[in-house]
Amino acid sequence: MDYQFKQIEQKWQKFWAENQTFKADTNSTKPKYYVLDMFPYPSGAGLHVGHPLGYIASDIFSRYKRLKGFNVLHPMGYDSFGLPAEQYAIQTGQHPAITTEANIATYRRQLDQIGFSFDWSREVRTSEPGYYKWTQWIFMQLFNSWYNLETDKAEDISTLIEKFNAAGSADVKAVCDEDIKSFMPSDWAAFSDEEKQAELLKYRLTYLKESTVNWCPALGTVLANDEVKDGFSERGGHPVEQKKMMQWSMRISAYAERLLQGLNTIDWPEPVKEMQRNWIGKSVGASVKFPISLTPTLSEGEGAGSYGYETADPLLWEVLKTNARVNRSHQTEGEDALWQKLRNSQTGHKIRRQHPIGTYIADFICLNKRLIIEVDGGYHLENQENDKIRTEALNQLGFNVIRFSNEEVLNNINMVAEKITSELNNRPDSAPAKVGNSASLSLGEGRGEAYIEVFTTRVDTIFGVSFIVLAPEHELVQALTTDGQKADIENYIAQTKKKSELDRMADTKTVSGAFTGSYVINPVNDEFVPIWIADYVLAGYGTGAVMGVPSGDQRDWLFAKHFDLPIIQILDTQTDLDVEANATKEGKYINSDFIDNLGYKEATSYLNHWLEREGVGKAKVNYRMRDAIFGRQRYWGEPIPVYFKDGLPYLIKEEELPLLLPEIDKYLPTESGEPPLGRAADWSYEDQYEYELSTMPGWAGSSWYWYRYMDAQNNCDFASKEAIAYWKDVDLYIGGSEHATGHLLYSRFWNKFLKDLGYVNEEEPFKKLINQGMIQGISQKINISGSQGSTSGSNNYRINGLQFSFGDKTERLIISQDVKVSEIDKGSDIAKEFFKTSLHNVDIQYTNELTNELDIEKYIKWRPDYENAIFWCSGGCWQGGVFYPFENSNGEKRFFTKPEVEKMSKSKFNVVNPDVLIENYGADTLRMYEMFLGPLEQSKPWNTNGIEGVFKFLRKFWRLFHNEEWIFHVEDSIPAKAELKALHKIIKKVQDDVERFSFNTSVSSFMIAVNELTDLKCKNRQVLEDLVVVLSPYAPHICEELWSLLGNTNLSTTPYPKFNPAYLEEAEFAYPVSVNGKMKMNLNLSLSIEQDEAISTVLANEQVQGYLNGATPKKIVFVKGKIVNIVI
RNA sequence: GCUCGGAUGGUGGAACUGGUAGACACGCAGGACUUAAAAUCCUGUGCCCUCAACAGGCGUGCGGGUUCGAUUCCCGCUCCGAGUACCA
Repeated sequence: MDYQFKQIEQKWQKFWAENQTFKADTNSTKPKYYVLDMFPYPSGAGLHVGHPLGYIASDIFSRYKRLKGFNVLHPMGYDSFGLPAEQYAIQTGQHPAITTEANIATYRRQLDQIGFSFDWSREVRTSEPGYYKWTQWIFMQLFNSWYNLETDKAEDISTLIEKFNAAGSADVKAVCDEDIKSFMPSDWAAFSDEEKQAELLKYRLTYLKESTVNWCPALGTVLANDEVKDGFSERGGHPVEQKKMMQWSMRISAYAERLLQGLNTIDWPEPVKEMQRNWIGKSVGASVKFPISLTPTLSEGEGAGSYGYETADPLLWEVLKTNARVNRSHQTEGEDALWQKLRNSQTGHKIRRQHPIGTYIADFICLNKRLIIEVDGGYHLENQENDKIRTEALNQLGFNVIRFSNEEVLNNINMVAEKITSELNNRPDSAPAKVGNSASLSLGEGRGEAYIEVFTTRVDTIFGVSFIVLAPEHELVQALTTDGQKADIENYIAQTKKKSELDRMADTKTVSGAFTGSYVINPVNDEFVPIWIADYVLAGYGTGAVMGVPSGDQRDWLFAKHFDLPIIQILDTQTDLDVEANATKEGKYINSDFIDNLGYKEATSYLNHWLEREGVGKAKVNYRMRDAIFGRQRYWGEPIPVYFKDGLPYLIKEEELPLLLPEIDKYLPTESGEPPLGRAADWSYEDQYEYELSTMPGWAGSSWYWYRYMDAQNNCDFASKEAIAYWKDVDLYIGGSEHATGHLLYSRFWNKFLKDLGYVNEEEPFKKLINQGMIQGISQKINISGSQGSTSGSNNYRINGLQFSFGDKTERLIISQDVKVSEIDKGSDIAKEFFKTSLHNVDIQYTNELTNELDIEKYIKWRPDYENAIFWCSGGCWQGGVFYPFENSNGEKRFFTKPEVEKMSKSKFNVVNPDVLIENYGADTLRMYEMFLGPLEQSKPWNTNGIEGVFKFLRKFWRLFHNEEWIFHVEDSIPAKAELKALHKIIKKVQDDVERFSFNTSVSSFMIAVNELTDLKCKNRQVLEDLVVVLSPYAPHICEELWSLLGNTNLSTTPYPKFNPAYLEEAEFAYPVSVNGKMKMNLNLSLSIEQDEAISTVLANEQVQGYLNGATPKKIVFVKGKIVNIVI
């Protein structure tokens, strides 16, 4: 019989199902191997040819491993909670469970007909109560845990309570909220239960927090960062806005470092690891506190005539600052000498030098004591007069002035210092409490001063700071804004808000910002630094404030240039600072006071210590990764097992799990805007407490599912201890790279957490990961523009002399690719509008794959709303069945689309369904063809060009076992040497290829082997039997059939044939002989001969002599078994 | 901008640690079988020169380098794809 794939495939699929051939042993002495596919979301569209690519690869690998003697776990299931089913429910009223069930049936049918060796007894569905019971259970464990930084792992909340009981909050080192309370054990004991719960919530690994979220009004839900693309929802493309909401969050940030370090221990594709590293975003630097130096909110009255705390006149700031800088670098000898006595609080008081006060610059000042110390040159009478005026002015500002002459200082420095010290000691503290409305400012510990904390990775550049920038949303902005700057700031904030609403992608090059009117003091040199706001600083990262160092950072440089702020060179290697910033770490520091002449490393470490000693900063590691929001205002997800009592969340009891998803009448938010669960009737805990109304996000169920497969039917645990101990982790995980920062990161997080609590044993869940490439589709595109009814009145315009008139009836215009703007009458606004539009896809079923011609009549039948539309393509326009060719076209009256390769997706109307191919060629052909397309990891557009070749190969293979009349026929002869050689070549090739996941190359090799054996007219049973085993992972159905025709059983666990290198050994080798590296000829030589003999044989050869043409070779290279190269 | 991939015939791709570039397949051309077509089989097929053969020249995105020898290693660029985006 000819190769009857349909019968064969049905027969064996039925056999496998009935015999549970691929059920993994729970009790096995064999080594385990766990092969996992990323389980699919069962969408209504069913599988397309892209989906099975990874499944086929993993199936080949699983079948291969079984032949190699492993106990293989290869399961499949469904990530069956999700948005599409819910959207469908909203539209049709059909319960998502019903839709999901139907979709799963389709998936199962499609998966079955490809012949996968899944152990279906372990199937999981995340939307089944038996499964999500355990998702909820894990949530409860997270709620009941906190992250102890001392042990560097998650612990039960009870250990935290013990610490509170024993020593209060003092020696707790935890990952927690920022607003935790400081308390003594006695305080803790005195707390009410509510207070305790409220405090504990700040430590729990899953917690409630008011956070700014990506709110999508159209979907009525919150989206994770990775679900938002360019301000629109990834699914559906609806606008997304920022909104503050009370949300459940997961403290994944506690695991940032472990998630980062773990990447070094796993065999994953570098790009995925890199993406996770970027996502975690570790930066090592320092946090620095810049004390705030102004009382901006001081009212007229309070501040009249004096600067309540300390400041320069803002208007004169720039002048003063420049002067101060100049003065400092041109200090008189006396000033310099005195500074050496006063600096670093040697007097017991903090003294600043060259400090702007009002409209003056004081030589030295102690702000606390309101004392100014001046050193006079004293040689001119005019100067003395000026000094007098100056003193009076400073007195008016509330400062006292003592003066010393240059001589006094130089001749008797100690006496001067003593005088100053005693003067300071005798003066009362002028309390910094005068910091006006400082209630809204957060107060620095112990110093009584407000400060702005910044994070920097270049603390070494701190002497180059010439401004501080806050995010416009920074909590201190209001308080810091002076009356004079209020309009500017408010204006700017309004502008920023508008900008984020519009297009955040927009220009990153335009410099913008506004000055608050306030200053901070740079702690390393006591200089005044103006505080600005700008939207390039993000509220969510670090402290929402940065120090601007224009000489070292291009963004800061642009900002400084734009607003005319100083650019201070800080390294001697920095050049061209008037052209651009120079971020070098080379060279020695200059203009940097106590780190002058140091190099980068020493300076950084010195500064870190200095800052810490001074109490104004310290070395710090910062992570970009934020805690993950864990809640959706949606119906079709896991209910969160929490109820509220007096506004505080409490877990339901463990034995009450699962908390079932209640029935509701409509899948929409309630009238009052609450999530759909708010509609559920009588849904409350113990009939009195409100349940949490949001459900878990899509990634909840997929963050631990690989453990459920280990023991899918277990009712007492998410998986038994024994199963977890045996299967440990996933040895091979195959899936798309689109999950790099979502699923793969969250899964690692939950895995580490479960390990901390002792439920699982491995630190990392997926040892080896492979990303299959995307199979792309070929879309057919046209341009669509003008929305329904958007054109009004009568418009006339021409296209290459063709006159068109559109009245009110014109609803839509469709323009194909390739029409140039110049071909349209430019006067028309409509024309301009058309070309603004984006490409739209037409369903590929209406186009001809080869010619790209669109069957426009059929297309319009499918989209009747386009009935009155005008279609344009490169050759002309089409409307109402008439084609108007352009004047300069070749007059061909056909409508062409523009083909484009992109992601295969239902929304792009370019999907190719595998069912058709299986119908025509069978599953074995599909399996082999998908592998034959190219390397697994590579993305490639789908085409069926080569599928015939693969099908022909299988027929040829089938034929090896049959005679001319298609009757099964093999011979029990002794295999010929050539036959064994062909066989062992493929035995080796396939095991090498499979181990390195190079499936495409082994398909080619199978073809070569079958071609060789066909040429040899091989009918040998022994050879063909082995060949069947080797091919069976790739084409299991045909192999099972032949295996049984050969009289055998249990193909799937037959040992893989043993490779014998002896069969490949050759006595001779046709050495390629090249002259100067260019291959000229082949020469047969025995493989046993060595260099000398080989060279003389080669030189004796007539043909070689011909190439030499009488010349004497300079050198002859001989590599045994490889090559002969003659150098002339 | 940054990070990571990639670029080989008409097409998909092969060449694993530097050693015969283009395996295998598609497509195309010619032939056999057939009344004809499909299917099947055979032959050829990187480009250039040549009627053809022999022989030769050029060839792995571009320009250099290392080497007896480079698709492979190094330096510098171009283009394409993916991810990320003011991350301090």
